[in-house]
Amino acid sequence: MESKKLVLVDGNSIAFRAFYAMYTVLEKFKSPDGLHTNAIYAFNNMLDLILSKSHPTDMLVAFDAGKVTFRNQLYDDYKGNRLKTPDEFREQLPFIKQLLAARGIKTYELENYEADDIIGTIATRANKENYQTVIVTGDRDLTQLVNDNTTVAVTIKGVTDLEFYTPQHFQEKLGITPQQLIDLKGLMGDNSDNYPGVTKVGEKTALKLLKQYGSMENLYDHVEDMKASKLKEHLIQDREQAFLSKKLATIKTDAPIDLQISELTYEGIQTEPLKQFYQKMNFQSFLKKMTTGEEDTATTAEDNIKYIELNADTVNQLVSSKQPAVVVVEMVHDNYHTAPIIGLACGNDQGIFVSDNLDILQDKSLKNWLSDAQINKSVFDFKRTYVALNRQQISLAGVDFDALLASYLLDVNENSNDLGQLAQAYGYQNLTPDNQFYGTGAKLSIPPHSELLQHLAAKVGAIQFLQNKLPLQLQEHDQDQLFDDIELPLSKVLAEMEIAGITVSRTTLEQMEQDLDQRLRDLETTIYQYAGHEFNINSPQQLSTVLFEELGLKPIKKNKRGYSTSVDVLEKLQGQSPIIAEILNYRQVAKIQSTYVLGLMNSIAPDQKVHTRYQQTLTQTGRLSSVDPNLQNIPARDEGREIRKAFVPRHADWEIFSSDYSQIELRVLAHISGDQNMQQAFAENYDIHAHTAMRIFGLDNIDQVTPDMRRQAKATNFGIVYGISDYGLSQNIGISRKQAAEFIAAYFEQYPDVKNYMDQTVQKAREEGYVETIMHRRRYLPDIHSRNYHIRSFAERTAMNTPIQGSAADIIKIAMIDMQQKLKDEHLQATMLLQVHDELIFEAPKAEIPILEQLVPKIMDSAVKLDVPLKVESAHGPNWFDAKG
DNA sequence: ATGTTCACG
DNA sequence: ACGTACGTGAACATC
Repeated sequence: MESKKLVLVDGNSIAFRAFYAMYTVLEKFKSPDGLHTNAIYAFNNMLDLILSKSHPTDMLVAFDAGKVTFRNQLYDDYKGNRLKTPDEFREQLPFIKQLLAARGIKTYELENYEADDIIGTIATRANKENYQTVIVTGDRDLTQLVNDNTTVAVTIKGVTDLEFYTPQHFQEKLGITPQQLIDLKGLMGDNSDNYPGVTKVGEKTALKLLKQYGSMENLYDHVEDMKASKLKEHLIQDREQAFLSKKLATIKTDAPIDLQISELTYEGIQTEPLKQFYQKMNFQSFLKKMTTGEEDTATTAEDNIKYIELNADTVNQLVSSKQPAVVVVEMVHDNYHTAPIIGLACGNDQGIFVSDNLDILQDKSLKNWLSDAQINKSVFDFKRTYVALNRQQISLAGVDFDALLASYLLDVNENSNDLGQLAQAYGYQNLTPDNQFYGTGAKLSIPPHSELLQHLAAKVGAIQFLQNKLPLQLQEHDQDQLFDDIELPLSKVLAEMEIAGITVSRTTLEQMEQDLDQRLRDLETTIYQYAGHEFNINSPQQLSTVLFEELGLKPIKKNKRGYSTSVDVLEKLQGQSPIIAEILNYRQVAKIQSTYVLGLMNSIAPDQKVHTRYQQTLTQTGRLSSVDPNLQNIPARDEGREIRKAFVPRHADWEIFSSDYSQIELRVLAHISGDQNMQQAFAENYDIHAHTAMRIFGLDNIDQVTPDMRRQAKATNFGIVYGISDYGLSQNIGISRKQAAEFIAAYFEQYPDVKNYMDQTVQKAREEGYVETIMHRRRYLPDIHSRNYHIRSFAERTAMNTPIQGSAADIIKIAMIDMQQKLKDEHLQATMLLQVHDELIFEAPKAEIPILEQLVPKIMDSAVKLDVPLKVESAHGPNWFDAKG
C-alpha cells in the first residue's frame, strides 16, 4: 500500500513567527491598497518549503478560533500576560486564509479549542490509519505529539529554518521521551502561557526529577521519601498547581472535530485564483515563479533595459540636457582609492548612456556636466563615486540623492551595500546583484563587453526606481533632515578626509619593528624555558595545553574549543607561575607588532599617507567605522600608544591638532532622560564620576570620595550607558553581583529620571518596534519580542544604549560638517583628517594652531543645543602621540 | 569560513 | 532558570 503523508500546520503560531521574521521590512511589504503583507509573504515561503520537502498527500492548517478556550475555565490567567497582537498582524490573518484556499489547502478552527488541540486530534486519528505525519509549528509544546509516525518541525529562526523532532532527536535533546514533556511543563510551568508549575523549579531541576522518577505521578508517590530540602517543601506546597499545569500543557487528542481525514486531500494550487491573489498582494517574485515555473534562481532580466553606448558621438546628446540624472561609476573591488574603474553609466531624459572605455572621462563636456552643481544627480554610494571621479580630476557635484544612504537610514540592517539586492528587496527585478554578476573570491571576473554594459544600464534603472520610493519613506520616518542635512553632506566631508589621508612615517615604524622583534625573541626564549619546550604562543589551543595540562594551572573559563586563555583569565593566574607575566607581555608586544607596526606599514600609499575608508552605512547605531586600515583603534594607552608617534603632519612646521568631546554619552543621557540631578552636575561642571560616587555612597561632600569609590562610580556610569545588568557590572569592577545590584538601585534612586528613561525606551521599542536618536536615526529591534530570555535581554540593553550612542554620533557628524565649512570659509590650510567617535584630528601650520584652539571647540560645542552644556578638550603636538592632553 | 583575542570609543 | 555589559576591525589559528 502506498503510504499517505499528512502535513499539519499550526496556523496562528507560524503566521505570528512569519510576522516577526520579516518585521524589519514591515513597511516595505504593502499591497497596492495599503495592506501589510510581510506575514503573508513569509507564510507563503514556508508553504513552498514544506511542500517541496515533504510532498504531502494530505494537508491541514489549523487556527485558533478565539481568545477563550476550555483552558481558561481550568485556569483564569491562562495566557493572561499576552500582549495585544499588533493591528498590522491581525489584518493579515484573513488573507493568509485566502492564500491557503487559493493554494488548495484546507483550514479549520474550532470554538473553545486551540489549534494545538485540532492538530493533536487529527494527528492521533492519522496514526491509526498509518499516515506519516509532519506537524509544523513555532511552539515547542507540540513536540509531545512526536512518535514513530509523527515528526514535529519547530521553527528555529524565521519560518523556513526548521528543527525536525523525531523520537530519537527529542530524546537526545532533552533526555526524556516526548510523552514526558507534559510532566516537564507541569513541574516547570510556562512563562509565555502564564502558568506557574512548582516554585524554584526550572528546566534543569525538572529534567533531573523526571529522569529519576519518570513521571509526575510517580514523583508525588515518593515525595515523602525525599530527604528534607527546600525543593521537597516546594514540591509538596505546589502539588495542586503542578497537576493543573500538567493538564494545561496536555494537548487534546479527542477534540470534537467534524472533519474526516479523507477530506484533507491536498488538491494543489488553483492557478487562476492564486495568480489573482499574488497580483492583489503585489507578490512579483511568486508570480514570476508561477509563470516561468522556475525555482528561486534570481530571475532577473537585465535586457529589459535599453541603453545607448556612450562615446564621442553620443556624449553631446547626454550633456545637452540639464534634466536630473543618474550617475554610476563601476569598480569591482572594494577599495575605491585604488580600484580600477571599469565602466561608467549616466541616465537622464535623453536615455541611458553606458561605456566601458574610460577615455570618455577625459571628454571636456562630460566633465563639465558631471561637475555642474545645477544638474541634480542621483547615485548609489556617493562617497565611492566621488572619490573615484576625483582620481580622474573630476569634481562630482549636484548630487541630491544617494540610494545607499537612504536605504541605510530607513533600516540600518539593510547594509549589504549592494544595489541589486537593495532594488530586489523593493521589488525591482531587473538588476542582478554584483556578487552574482561578477562572482566572488577566486571566481571573480568581468563579463564580456555587452553584458557589462547591460548590467551598468540596469544599475541606472535600479537607482531611478529607488529614487521614486525611498524619499517618500524617509519623509514618513521624519528623516528628511537626517538625510539632507547630515548624512549626504557628511558623505562629501568624509570623502575629502579620506582623500587627504594622514601621513605616516615609515622610518619610525621600521625602527619600532626592529626593537619589537628583538623583544619578541627574548620573550619567546624565556617562555620556552618555563614551558620546557617550544610551541606556538599565538595558538590558544597549544597555550592552554602548556598552562593547564603541563604546568597544572587551574582553568577559569571555558570557550567553545577548550579553556580560555584571555587576558582576564591570565590576570587571575598571575603569581601562580612566572610564565604568565611573560605571556601577557608577549601578547601585548605581538599585537603591536603584527596589527599596528607591520599592518600599518602595508597600507602606506606611495604618497606616504594612509587613506582609510569610513563605512557610513554599516553600524547599527549610526557611528562610523574605519577599514583598510582601521584608524579608529590605534592604541591609546600603555606601550602601544607609541605607535601614534608615526602619525605626523604632511609638512614640516605643521602640527597635529586634536579635540574631543568630554563624556558626550553621559551628557546625551542627561539630556534625553531629563534627569535634573544629572543635568545639574553637568551644568555646574562637577567631576561627574566623583559626583556620582558621592551620591551613590551617600556622602555629604565630594572630598570624601576615595579614588576607589570614583573608579566604581565611573564603571557604573558606563554600565548605565550600556544598558546595565548587575552581573555585567559585577564582572567589570570585581564585586559581588549583590553589591552590584545595590549600586544600581542606589544609582536609580539618585537619578530617578534615568530609570524612567530606561523603562520608557524599552517600552517604546516593544510598542513601536524601534528606537530613535535625537536626529531620528532609527533602529528596529524585533528581538525585543523573543521568547528567549537571552536574546530578549540583549535587545532591551540595545534599546537603552542605541539612542545614547547614536545621538552622540549624530552630534559629531553635525560638528564635522560645520567644521569643514568653517575651514573653507576662513581659508585655513588646516585639514580635518580623522574622526574617532568623539574626537576630531587635524593637521595645520603651527601659525593656525591658536585659531583652531578657539574655533574647533566652538563649532563642536554648538553643533546641537542640548539641555546640558557640551565640553570639548583640545591638544596639539608634532605627532598624534604628543597631541594628547 | 569561523572563533578567539585584543585594539579603540 | 538563565547568562550578559554597548558599538566596531584585524590578525591569527583552526575548522
